[in-house]
Amino acid sequence: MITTDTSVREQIVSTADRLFYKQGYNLTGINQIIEEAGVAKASLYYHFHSKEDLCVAYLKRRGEKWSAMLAKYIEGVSDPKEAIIKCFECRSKYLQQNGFSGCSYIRIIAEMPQRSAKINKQAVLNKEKQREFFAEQVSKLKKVPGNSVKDFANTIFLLFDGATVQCQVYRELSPIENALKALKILL
Amino acid sequence: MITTDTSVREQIVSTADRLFYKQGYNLTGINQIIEEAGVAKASLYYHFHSKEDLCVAYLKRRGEKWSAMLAKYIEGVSDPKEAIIKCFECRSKYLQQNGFSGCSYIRIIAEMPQRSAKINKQAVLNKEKQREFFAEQVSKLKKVPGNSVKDFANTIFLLFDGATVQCQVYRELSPIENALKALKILL
DNA sequence: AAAAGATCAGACAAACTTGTCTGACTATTT
DNA sequence: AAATAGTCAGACAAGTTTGTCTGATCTTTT
Repeated sequence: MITTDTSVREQIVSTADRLFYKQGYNLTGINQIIEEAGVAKASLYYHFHSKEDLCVAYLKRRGEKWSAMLAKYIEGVSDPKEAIIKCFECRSKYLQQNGFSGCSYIRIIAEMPQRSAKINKQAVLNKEKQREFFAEQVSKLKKVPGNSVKDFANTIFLLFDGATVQCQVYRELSPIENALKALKILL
Repeated sequence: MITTDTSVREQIVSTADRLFYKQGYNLTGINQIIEEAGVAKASLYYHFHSKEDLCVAYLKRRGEKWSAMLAKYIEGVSDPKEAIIKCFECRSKYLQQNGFSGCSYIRIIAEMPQRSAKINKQAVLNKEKQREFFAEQVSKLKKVPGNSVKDFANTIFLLFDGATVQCQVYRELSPIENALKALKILL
């Protein structure tokens, strides 16, 4: 049995997630969220103290969505080289499915230069998780190009973010293809 | 003799440039711009039909600023390898001087998912100019790593954008350092 | 049955948004 | 001297924003 709490809260977060990501944080009003979520304004402010808090929940949700998608995509893959490539391919699918809206953490920071501590923390946390994924895979490689594991993981991370934002700007997947080409030469 | 036209218009654009880049486009109101520029509202709308048009002028201005800074930075450098590295070093300086506000073109696109044609055009134009810079330098290299000139220029471009957005997110210059490390291995 | 928790619709406040318009004034050009 | 172009301060319109509050209603727990 689903308690009403979870259902209403969930409805709010999933609607905010969709709208913030599609329209941007600043261009999405509370009123639109409650309308499309089909909940009362008082309910939203019962669950979230402010729009800012809802934003943190949104970022968390985005991180979980991406992690789940990636985990499923590399399920059973033991070769680190393949896992890294698959991660980029997964990103390609993700961007395509989400209308080339880029990285939600980067975007929220681009939208709010006067970053609130809460939002900044969540965004950086999510980004670090991705860096750690690459570091873990690179540490499993037999031969690491260049100097160190850390450096090579950072290089991949740069290609990953570069490709993500360029896909957003150009609204096409070619930057991911470019990153894959670079990766295949490096690996 | 400076005509009043240039002076007022210039005052508007330079103030908009400063505020849009620092605070973000959506969080900067017309009223703040005219107040800080010291001009009347009617003057702003005399020179620019809308905030959107002012935004295009802002992007143009940003592009010119960056180009001028880069040109000065690589003045007299004939070695393409050195020019590429210097471009990244210049970016480091640029970000430091501008409070780690990232790339204005990427940011404006992050802020306005419903991209107006005018703004999108200017942003992509500016981005393409940067890609061409790398392509030109790479074409001058004696030995190009990987397959083609175009591919290698794109790889550098990915590292460049990746480093720029990561510097913005983390508010530090280490991503540029990481990109330089990667470059020195690749070149 | 009573208390506590969750939800509803919507009014309201106070502030802000872009853009228009008025009417006067100054500077430049013809 | 007359016409044109540029600038001024500020009121105004019509709409938006986040967040609060009211008061009723429903659900769950004690």
